[in-house]
Amino acid sequence: MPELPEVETITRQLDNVLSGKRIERVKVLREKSFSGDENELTGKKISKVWRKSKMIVFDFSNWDKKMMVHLKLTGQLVYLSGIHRVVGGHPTPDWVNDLPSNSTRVVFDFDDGSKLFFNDLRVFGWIKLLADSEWQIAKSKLPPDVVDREFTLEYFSKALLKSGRPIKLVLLDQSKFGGIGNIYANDALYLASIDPRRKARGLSEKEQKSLHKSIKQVIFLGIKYGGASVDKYVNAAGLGGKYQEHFLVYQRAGEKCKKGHIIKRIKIGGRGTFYCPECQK
DNA sequence: TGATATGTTATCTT
DNA sequence: CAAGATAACATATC
Repeated sequence: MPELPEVETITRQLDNVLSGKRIERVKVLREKSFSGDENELTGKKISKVWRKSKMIVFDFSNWDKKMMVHLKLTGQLVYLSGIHRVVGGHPTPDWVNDLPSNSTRVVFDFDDGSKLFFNDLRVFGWIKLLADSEWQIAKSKLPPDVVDREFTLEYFSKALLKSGRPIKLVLLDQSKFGGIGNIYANDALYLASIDPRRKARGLSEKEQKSLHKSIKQVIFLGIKYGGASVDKYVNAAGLGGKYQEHFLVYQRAGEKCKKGHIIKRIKIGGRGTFYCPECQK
């Protein structure tokens, strides 16, 4: 379940290996995973790979379109050049197995023989081609990411005041600010000692400040940590190991929190939510 | 077999 | 119109 830190990490790695590379051809194995005409990409040279929210954006030399990738729940990107691999996104055995696999949806061939695989087990993710003008319009409507400079405490507080929904749902609302997924929403609330069911509007100024800081903290830690799982020669033993090591509460129901209390699992808005009833009030 | 899980958005309700 | 609630997508796993 790639979130902003994983997307940021794979984006950096891909920018390193793909910038300047020319696409020889694109094979779409699953119609739903690609919108636009993939043949337009033939011969185009990638100039930059970057991230906005949880989207990965590809810029090209002398071409006004952008290619956008969203990994959603189970998307992953695997770049293969000989035995060298750059992997990112949802961790599955495809990180180390031969490709294409049966979850491979799109394959990019580059002129130097290297390849990029877009795998996506559940097909929620997508790749699309957008004209630069369309992208500019779409981008102007997007809220700031939680790692952007515009995501200030003032901006955050204002957004919270508008909603009477549980704070956790507001954190996950991508139309308010981009980039917080379930893992980091749960962990940020734990760090800030706030019960996920609290009404967003009901947080004190002190709590708003603490939560704002906690969000940045967990995302930053995630980015730092996500860097460890890619761009190296991977083997089966290395797969998945570090992915869950430092979750504070996420997916740890029944286990002890940092202070020794039992972490509980509940549902908020139909989604799994983890918190410590002792530490979070 | 059927419930569950999952991020995001489209689409209803209120 | 806005905020909130809910369905929808696909599929593996329990």
